[in-house]
Amino acid sequence: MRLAFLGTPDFAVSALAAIVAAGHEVACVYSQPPAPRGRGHELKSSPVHAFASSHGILVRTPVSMRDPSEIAAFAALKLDAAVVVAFGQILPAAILDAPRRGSFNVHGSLLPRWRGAAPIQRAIMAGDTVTGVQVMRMTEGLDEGPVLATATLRIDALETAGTLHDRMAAAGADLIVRTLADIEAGRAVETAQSDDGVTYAKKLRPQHARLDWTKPGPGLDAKIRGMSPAPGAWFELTTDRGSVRVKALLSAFEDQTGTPGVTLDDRLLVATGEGAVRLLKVQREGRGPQDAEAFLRGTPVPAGTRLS
RNA sequence: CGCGGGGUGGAGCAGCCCGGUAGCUCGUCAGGCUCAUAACCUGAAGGUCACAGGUUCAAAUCCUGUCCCCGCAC
Repeated sequence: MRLAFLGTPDFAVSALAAIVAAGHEVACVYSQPPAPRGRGHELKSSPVHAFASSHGILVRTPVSMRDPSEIAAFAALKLDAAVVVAFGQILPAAILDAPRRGSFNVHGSLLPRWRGAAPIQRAIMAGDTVTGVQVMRMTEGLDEGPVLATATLRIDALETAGTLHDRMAAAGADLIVRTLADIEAGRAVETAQSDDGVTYAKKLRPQHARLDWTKPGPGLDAKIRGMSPAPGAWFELTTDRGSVRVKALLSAFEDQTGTPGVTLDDRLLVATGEGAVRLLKVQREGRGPQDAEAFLRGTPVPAGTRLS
């Protein structure tokens, strides 16, 4: 089919790559415009932009898809369908309905649970044990369209947003290719979303990433894993050499009690408001991520240390 | 030119301010001890201290430039 692909981050690259590999004609890729980002404020193209460029695909980066001239240009592409994966802009009906067969989205949850921006992280943070990736037809509402295909994924006890993201990107890429084939063959079935069980996955705010050890352990464990590797739930550790900010990247709940925020052994078992959390992977500011074992070798944290 | 931290044997760190002997916790190898152990003891190998210049009798340490990694902010 003749397609347009709209996407921005890493997550979307897998889907684009799979679509290209499946032999579809990608007439144009849309992505968020390069902006001064990150350290040093260097101008960086989005991952999707970079991938498309390196594969010789036309890339457009309009500031707004609502611009009448963009809508006209989009319509002029004479598309069979559009695929949207984590694009980062709300699309008007004039865009969604322009392709002959409509526009389709790859979403990282079992809808209608976790509609919105951060479904992968929110599912883990909420302690969900099952999630999935779905392809839906896009409508004007936020992730409200009928679902065409589903792949379910288990969330295990040591899952992080990072590992789930990767598994989901792979599953989503596979799913969109199969669904496009179904659409092309006219055998795709659309099922309306349920009105029950609607939740919204609000974007993560870095200012909420600090750990509060007085909260219950299971929730802290889920928060640590749901925010790993980014933005990274963190706490402060005071050592002989001063105070450092430390991100917790992987953890496990343990049924032990003590004063919240105080370590129960010398291997980063931290007491919480309810139970305890063992930190398994950690990242000190200025350094890379490391296993607790490696971290402790250079920065010993004896039992009884108070974390904040 | 947004702010800041870091690059030291295989891993993780200290030493740098106040130049002059390569340190610590592990790992590896060899040997010992033990019924036994992520136990303990002894010994060994392994380093152009990111790179390039400069200052100096002498630079991991001071000065200048370059590359790479990371935290914050965005």
